[in-house]
Amino acid sequence: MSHFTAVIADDHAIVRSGLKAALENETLVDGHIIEVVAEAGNGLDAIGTVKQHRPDLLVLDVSMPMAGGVEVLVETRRWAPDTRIIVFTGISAMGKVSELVEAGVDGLFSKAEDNQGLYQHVPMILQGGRYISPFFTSILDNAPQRSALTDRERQILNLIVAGQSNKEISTHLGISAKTVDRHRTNLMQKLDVHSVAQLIAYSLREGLIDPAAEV
Amino acid sequence: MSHFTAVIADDHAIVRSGLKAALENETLVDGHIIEVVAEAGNGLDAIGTVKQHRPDLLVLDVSMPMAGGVEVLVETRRWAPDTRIIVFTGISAMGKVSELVEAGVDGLFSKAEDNQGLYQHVPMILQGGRYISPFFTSILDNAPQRSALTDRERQILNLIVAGQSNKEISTHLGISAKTVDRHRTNLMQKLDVHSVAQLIAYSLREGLIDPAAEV
DNA sequence: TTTGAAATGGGGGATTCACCTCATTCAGCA
DNA sequence: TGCTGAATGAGGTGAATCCCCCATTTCAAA
Repeated sequence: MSHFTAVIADDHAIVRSGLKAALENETLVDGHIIEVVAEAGNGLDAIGTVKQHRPDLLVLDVSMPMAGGVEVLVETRRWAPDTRIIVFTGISAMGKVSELVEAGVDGLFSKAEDNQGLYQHVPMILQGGRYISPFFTSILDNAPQRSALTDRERQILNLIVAGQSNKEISTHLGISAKTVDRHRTNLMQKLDVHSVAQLIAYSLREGLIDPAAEV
Repeated sequence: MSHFTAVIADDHAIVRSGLKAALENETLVDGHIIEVVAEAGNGLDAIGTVKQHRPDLLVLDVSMPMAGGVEVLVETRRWAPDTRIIVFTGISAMGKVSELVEAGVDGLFSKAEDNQGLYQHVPMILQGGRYISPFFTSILDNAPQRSALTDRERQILNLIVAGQSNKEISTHLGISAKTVDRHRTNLMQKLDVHSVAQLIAYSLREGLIDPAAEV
């Protein structure tokens, strides 16, 4: 029987309280005790809180104000390499799944899933294991090529979603409008869409781009 | 001291458990007791569950699969007129706020808010009161004209976001492509955007349209 | 009854998009 | 050392957008 500390980061207070209750529930197998020592409502707070508390466990949401889940994950790995990191996300960030796995997330759960998953797998994760919910494994298998966007393509996708025309993007990046056009064509081929509308809708729905990104 | 029944509808299990815990917490003022008799993970389930249980209180999320919060609200009003309805929503559905108020929601809370609001205002709502979080009142005051879209405009906005061209929309609705073009122009004027990209991004971000709507 | 908003549709024109082909540069890699 | 992928950019074409102009009909509110 051991005692673990945890930090929860989510921009919704009601989700934080739900996660806290689920984690601190005494019915965890093996008699583990988890204490939530701090909560954070945005990405920057989350990073600061992790640096301060260096918890055993960090529970993260992907989409948060100020800094996204991936950034918090990377920063946490730098400042608290022993902290186990699990991510809780909704369908709004499917495009981030492969990114999270590559960044070395220790656990990946869906918000739609039953809390049962937490009770079963968190102790194993705390002991060094890694768990990806079946909810996401199909995404990792089925669509590896879709998220294979280059940095430049992702950057231009952000500007397209921001509502900028090819000409505006070209002056913004200091390249020819024809090049932007080429990137746009490549993007639509890669993502298998046939109009700006579908491109934008798909990007926002799948969480492929960061709505608050600095471009 | 009275005993109330409640139904919770949200597509995220972790949110449901958080709400359930908050509602059933015994620290409610006036010694009220609330019992959560059922939960629903999508809009259709929510409607069925309400018809079956006719609870005193219905806690709703705006964005759910199968049927949105507004539809559930209207259906509930029809089948269980005495049920008090409170809506819990994130920033993703700001455009629905005025719609919810017009539909006669009894309580409106933000998911980002502290649970304190629940404890303070739910008993009052159960006794016939109505409460809109300050979080949303500014939206109602500042942007009344933006959401003043007509039914036809909203319908066409849905099809635009779905990626259909003017010609596709025209054949779909059995009207001229020129008329669709006119509606599109009106939409962009009303929403103060200058491209499809901005139109779509704005609509999705503000929750102005229903991503799962039947068109 | 008149006024106005909403929906319908046509003509026209400037601009932009979407998608071809073709070509160059440059970095990483077997 | 050649090869591949990424980024760059030109020329051209047909389609679609965006925004003016104009009009009619319907329907509800003043």
